Amino acid sequence: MPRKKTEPKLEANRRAELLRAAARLFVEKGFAATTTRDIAEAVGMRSGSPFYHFRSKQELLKAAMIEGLDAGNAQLAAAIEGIADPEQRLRVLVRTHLGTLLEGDCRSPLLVSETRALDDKARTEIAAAFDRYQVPWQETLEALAKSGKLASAAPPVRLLVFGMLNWSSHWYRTDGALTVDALADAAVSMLLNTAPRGADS
Amino acid sequence: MPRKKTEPKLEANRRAELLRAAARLFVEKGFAATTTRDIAEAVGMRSGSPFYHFRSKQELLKAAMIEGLDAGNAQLAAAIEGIADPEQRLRVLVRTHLGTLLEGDCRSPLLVSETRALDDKARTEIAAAFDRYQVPWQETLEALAKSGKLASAAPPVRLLVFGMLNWSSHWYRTDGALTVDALADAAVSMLLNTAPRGADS
DNA sequence: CCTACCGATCGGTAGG
DNA sequence: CCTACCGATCGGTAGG
Repeated sequence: MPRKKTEPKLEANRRAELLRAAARLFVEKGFAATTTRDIAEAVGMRSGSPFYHFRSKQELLKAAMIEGLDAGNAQLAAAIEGIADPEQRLRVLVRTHLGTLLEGDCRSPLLVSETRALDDKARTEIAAAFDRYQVPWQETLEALAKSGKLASAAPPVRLLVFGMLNWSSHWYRTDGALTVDALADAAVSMLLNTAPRGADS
Repeated sequence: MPRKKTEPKLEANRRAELLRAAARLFVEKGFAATTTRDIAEAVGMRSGSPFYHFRSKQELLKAAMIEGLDAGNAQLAAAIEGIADPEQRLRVLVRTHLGTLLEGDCRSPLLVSETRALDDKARTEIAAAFDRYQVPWQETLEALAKSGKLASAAPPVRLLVFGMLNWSSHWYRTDGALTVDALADAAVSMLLNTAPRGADS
């Protein structure tokens, strides 16, 4: 019995390829400046073909964001698994998050600003994915506040922390002198207001 | 002697109006998603008329960014004039900057991400305007580090601070419970790792 | 600064 | 998933 012409597994792969290409291009050029033709070309398709997998360009953004955030969330969970000390947990969260932002190829958390192109329903679903992503952060910040290493873990603190980290995508250069490790260290030091680790070696 | 039909002063006003409208729309909808027709309509012009004042849409973004940043810079200078204590200076810088971002109608610092639509020459000029804007910040951070209130004033610290503040434009709601004053306070407290001011009243 | 317009591009679709 | 295509929109310009 010969193989069927279209294997279901391949179709799922094509979908995932489209999502990765879309996420990367949306981050690089922005949602509005990225054409569906750009995305098609990035995965070797013709201009109309992405619409076989996704109903619209918006749908592509929505799926890229939600699936990217949940994947990042799984990475966070795996990274802090078994780490009890809150300061160490924070270090790992920060380093993992910066890795996703600066070294990954999906970088979904950076697409928040592009959700303005979506309707309310999509934005609500994306907000829920963001909420899930923030859970381990809030827990860690509260533990640090309880142990006195952080002055406050009130709601704006978490958001300020994300800002501090996410904004680095606007200025960080992979080819510069500052490594991602050193940046993670600088961020944690700023938060806890302690000397950066490199300072005493 | 009757008035001339076109007064030179009015023409400069129209240019300024276009810049303000462009900056606001670019922040709200993004550069690519904002049409020159949107901008024209916002100031009561017809679709082709903005091109009487600016050569291209890119030119409009460039001018909005540079003039906006320099105006913001002048505001910062005026606000910290005569304040000697570095902690107080930081408080004023943060509050003034957040005012520009969240309460102003130009909000130019938020347009960094849109400069990807410009050519290298324009980006270089905008980078210079950003450098000017950052001078008072770096001086203040260094003074704080010298007095021991801040663990480090190394270059990434300033950038992390800007990230912390600028990112708030993605989540801050003018109609929420958190005032800009309280947000400024939370940010300064996080930086110095001291209890927020509201905590002891 | 307006009128009238152009060429190019874009998201999306029909039909296979 | 491709071919062929459409309607709409957009940045920009000529001429006044």
